[in-house]
Amino acid sequence: MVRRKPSMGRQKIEIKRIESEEARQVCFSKRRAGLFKKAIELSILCGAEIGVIVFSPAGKPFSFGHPSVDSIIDRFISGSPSPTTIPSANPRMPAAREMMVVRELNRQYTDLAALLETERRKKVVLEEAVRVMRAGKAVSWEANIEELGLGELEGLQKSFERLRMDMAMRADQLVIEAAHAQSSSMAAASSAAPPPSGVSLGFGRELEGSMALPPPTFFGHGRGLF
Amino acid sequence: MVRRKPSMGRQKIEIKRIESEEARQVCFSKRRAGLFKKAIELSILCGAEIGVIVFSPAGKPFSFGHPSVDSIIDRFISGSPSPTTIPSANPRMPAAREMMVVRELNRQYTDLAALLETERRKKVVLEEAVRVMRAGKAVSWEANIEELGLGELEGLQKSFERLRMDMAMRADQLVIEAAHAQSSSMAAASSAAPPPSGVSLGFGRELEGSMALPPPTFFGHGRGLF
DNA sequence: AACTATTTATAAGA
DNA sequence: TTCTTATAAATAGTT
Repeated sequence: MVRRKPSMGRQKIEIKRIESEEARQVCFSKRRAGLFKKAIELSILCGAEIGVIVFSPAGKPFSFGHPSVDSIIDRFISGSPSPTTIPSANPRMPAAREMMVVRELNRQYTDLAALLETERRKKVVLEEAVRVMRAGKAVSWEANIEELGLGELEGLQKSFERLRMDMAMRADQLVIEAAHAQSSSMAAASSAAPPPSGVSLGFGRELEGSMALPPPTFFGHGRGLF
Repeated sequence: MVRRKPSMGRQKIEIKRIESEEARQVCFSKRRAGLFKKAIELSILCGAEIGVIVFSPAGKPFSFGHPSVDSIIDRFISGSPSPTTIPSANPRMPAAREMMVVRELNRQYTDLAALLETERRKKVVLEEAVRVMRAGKAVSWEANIEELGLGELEGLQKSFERLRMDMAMRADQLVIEAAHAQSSSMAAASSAAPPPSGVSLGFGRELEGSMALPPPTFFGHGRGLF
């Protein structure tokens, strides 16, 4: 019985623009996640301050920052020689007050969205716990270990892992993309947390997609509000 | 000739601050290079605009940007100079746009808050279910899941890992295996010889030099907007 | 800085 | 988008 490879596995690729629009999008999602994860690990492992900003080919902004993107940008700008005043920036400057209001609202929104995501994750964990407990008709976990399916246990564990990552990420300013008109996706992440102490985290890959946020709308110049 | 392992190879590490100053520095250098490489690949493969700023634990700044860090920062903090404009708003009337943004944010905030409430309510039901099923109090479940702190969650997760291993070991009665089968089969001889003759693009360490910023100076003009 | 043994990240495919 | 699988890459611990 010749079991044929069910997959050709990862193939080597040349580092050049991916022509296929679809493939490019898929690759972008995966690598963006990978990049953020690496950034997070670096900041934790080495205590480095990092800021990463990515604009998808479609123009959606994604960012990650520890302690926060803003602080990183501030530090970078104030430390960089900038001969001319922001040249390519806005010719006009909207009332500072308005900007602050927008910013504040955006922050609240972001915090709420993050909270929601965490709550949802917790719910998933609870659901699985119920399922597992029923399966084992258990009263005591330890006494019924053998009756639990390996797969079930793993699933439960996986949920815990996600929850943990989620919580860990709240310690930073991880994050996401701004809203957009055509697509219905919008996501947000955490805001700075009181105890930015040593956290070990991974990366929540579905942070954005899994969030069936409120009705998609534009808030047009979504980017840059964080 | 039986070549004995000259190295224990890469070891798995926990993602937490590296205590050894030296090890931390080495790790920083390696991972910083890796992070920049990933960023470069992402920008090329997907045509994404990316900006990465890293401050070493010693405070030295490193950055990478495509097209440039400055342009990325600009784009990020100034909103969207992109073609995406609110169709229903007259771009010539900034004030109107700002107002719409505010209104939209308010609406989304409200929606989100409502959603959060709903989710919480559902969760409460699940919690109750768990509580009931747990008739004869089990291990650490008494703690309300949502009350768990990061540390506790981690401990819980470890328990699961141990639990899982126990199960795997007493496989006598259980049909195990499908779980993970990735660690054993990798003897596959590498196809031909992927000459380590360098990266396809040549992005590597040599970039390092150009990525490092010149000695920090300052100009504190903040970001002008916020 | 080099060198491996491993751990990770992913390209493909479903 | 998510999950799986096989393989390419990144990198921890050594020298």
